[in-house]
Amino acid sequence: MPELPEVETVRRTLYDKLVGRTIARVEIITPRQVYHPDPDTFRAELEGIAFTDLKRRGKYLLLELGDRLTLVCHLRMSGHLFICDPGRPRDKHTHVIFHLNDGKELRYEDQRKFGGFHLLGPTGEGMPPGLRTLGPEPLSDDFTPQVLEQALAGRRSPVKAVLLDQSAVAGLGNIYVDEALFCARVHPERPAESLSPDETYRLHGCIRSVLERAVERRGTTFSLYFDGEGKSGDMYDELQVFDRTGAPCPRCGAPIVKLAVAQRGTHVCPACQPAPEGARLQPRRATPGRRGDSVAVAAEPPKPYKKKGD
DNA sequence: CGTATGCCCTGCGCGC
DNA sequence: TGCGCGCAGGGCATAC
Repeated sequence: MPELPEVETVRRTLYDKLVGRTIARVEIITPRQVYHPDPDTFRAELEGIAFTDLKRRGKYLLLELGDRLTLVCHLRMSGHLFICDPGRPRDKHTHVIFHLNDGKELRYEDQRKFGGFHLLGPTGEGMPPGLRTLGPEPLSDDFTPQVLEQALAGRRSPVKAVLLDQSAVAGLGNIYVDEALFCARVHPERPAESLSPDETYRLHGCIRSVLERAVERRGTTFSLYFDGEGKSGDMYDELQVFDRTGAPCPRCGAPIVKLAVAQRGTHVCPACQPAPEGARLQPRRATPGRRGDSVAVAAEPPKPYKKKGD
């Protein structure tokens, strides 16, 4: 599940391989992964245009072309955008192929077909609504403790739900929200507005440090993620709570517990992150089937599941 | 406006 | 061994 650090890693690994290259031909295998405009216009606009820059906002990858086009790509749960040779066998989930003038291909694969493309002109028409309402970049100078305080103010929802809201803060997903809240010693079910100034300050610093470290480690390969060169990220083995149900808390040794908060699997240290008054304290019913949810033996650290064959 | 719910889609672990 | 069920999740539309 690509969040900010993974999308940033994809951006960095694609940059040198894309900027300056021209799209010779666009092959749309699954039309529904092109959300805007219609496939024929999409192809016609892009063919013959060169990549000029690669940017990122939150979890959106912004591929700039010529001097007036922006190709917006969102990977959602299982999207992959990567460079490869034309000879590479096509995966059954290959949906769009951009044939480049240097002989390489930029491919979009997506098992769950949740992600895809929006092509924007100078007016920004067709922009995904979430990009329009996106909150501050957590790693930018604009993101101050005051900005976080404002985002949490007046919101009675669990703080985890607010942090997952991309209009509050851009780029956080399930993994790094759990990690940031653990780092700040704040329970995810705490009403967002109930955080003290000190807790808000801590949470702000933790959001930044967790994301910075994850970018340094080139993201987390938990299930399906790999970067623009097909490589896995290294952050998994530094995760403190996410996917560590039953394993000892790195800070106090208490077993990590899995709960459901805002309909999301949520990992907490019950000792380090005190539950709010009146919170449902019983652990989330262990859902069968999710890889990694099995209670880990303390002596044995969880093993990352890495996609094979890249 | 803030909050809650269901949908999209598919691979996978589990129960039988 | 094989089959079917139901869960997982980010963003968005829709409803309150």
